[in-house]
Amino acid sequence: MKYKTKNRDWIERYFAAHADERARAKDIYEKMTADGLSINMATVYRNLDRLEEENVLKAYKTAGEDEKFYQYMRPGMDCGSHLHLMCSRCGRIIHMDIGLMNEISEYVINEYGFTIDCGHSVLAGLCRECQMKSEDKKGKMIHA
Amino acid sequence: MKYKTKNRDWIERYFAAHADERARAKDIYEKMTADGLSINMATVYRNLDRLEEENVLKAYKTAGEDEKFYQYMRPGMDCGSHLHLMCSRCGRIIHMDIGLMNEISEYVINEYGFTIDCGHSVLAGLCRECQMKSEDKKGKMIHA
DNA sequence: ATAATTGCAAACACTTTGCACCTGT
DNA sequence: ACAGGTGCAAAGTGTTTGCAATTAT
Repeated sequence: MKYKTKNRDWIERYFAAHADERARAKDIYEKMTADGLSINMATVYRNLDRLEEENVLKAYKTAGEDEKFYQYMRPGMDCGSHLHLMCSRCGRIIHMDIGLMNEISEYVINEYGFTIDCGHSVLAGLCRECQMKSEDKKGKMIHA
Repeated sequence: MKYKTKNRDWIERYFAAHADERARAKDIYEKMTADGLSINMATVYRNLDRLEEENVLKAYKTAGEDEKFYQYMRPGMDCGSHLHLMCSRCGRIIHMDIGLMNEISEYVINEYGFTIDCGHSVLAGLCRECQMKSEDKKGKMIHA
C-alpha cells in the first residue's frame, strides 16, 4: 500500500501541469527547492522511478545528454499507439496522430518484417519555434 | 595529424565488419582482449570518441540501457537522409529506404511544423528474427 | 625528433542503496 | 502501531582526464 506524500504529490502535479515538457531529476529538485520545499536528491529519484513504474511518467535518454529525462503520460492517451516527435533543442514532445502511424507501421512490416514499438520510438528534430529561432540566428528566410 | 595505430585500426575494422550491429565500449574491450590484444578501457573510449567525431561511427543511448552504443556509418550511405529501425532485442539497425522518409517528413512538416532530423531518429521495435523467437517462446503473436 | 597515443589511477557525473529516523494511515 | 517514505552518507556505474611512458611518423 502506498501513502500520499507531499513530495510525490508535488512532482505528479508538476508534470501534469507541464505535460508537453520533459524534466530531469535535477530540474525537479531545483523547482521544488525554489518552491520552498526541502527535498533530497535520493527522494527525487525514488519518486521519479516510482511514477515511471506506475506509467504516470515515461523515461528516456538521448545521445548527447547524460541524464535521464521524464515526461508526463496523459492517462488514457495510449502512447503505445502513436509516434512521438521530440524537439532536440527544447525537449517538447508532440504526440502524432494515429493515422500516419498505422500507415508507417504497415509499410515497415511488409517491407522489412519489422514491428515498431511506438512507446520507445522517437523522431528527433526541431519544433516550429526552435526552428524559427535557428533561422533567425543564421539570418535566413523563414519558409512557409 | 593522426597516427595509424593498431587499436584504432582494429576497432574500425571490427565495426566495418559488423556494420549492422551496435557495440558498447565494454564489448569492444572484450572482443579485443579475446583477440589477444591488450587494451585499456580509457583507450577504447578515446578511440570510440574519435571515430564518432570523424563520423565513422554514430553514437546513441536508449531508455532502458545505461551505456552508449556505437554503430558503423557506411561511408557514402548518407544516414542523414533516411530513417532507421532498431531492434530492441538484438540491436540490429535497418536503414529504411528514402521514399517513405520523404513522405513522413513532408507530412510532419505540414501537420506539425516539425523538421525531422533522421540522423538522430530511431524507430524501435523487433526485427523479423527476434519477433519470431518471441513468438516461439510465448506461442502467440506479439503486436499486430 | 616530436607529436600523437596509451596505461594507469584518480576524478567525474549521475544514480542507487543501507539504514536509522520520520510520516501517513 | 506499523507500513511506507525520507535524509544522509556511502557505494555503484559508466565515462573522462592528467600525466608520465610509449609509439608512429
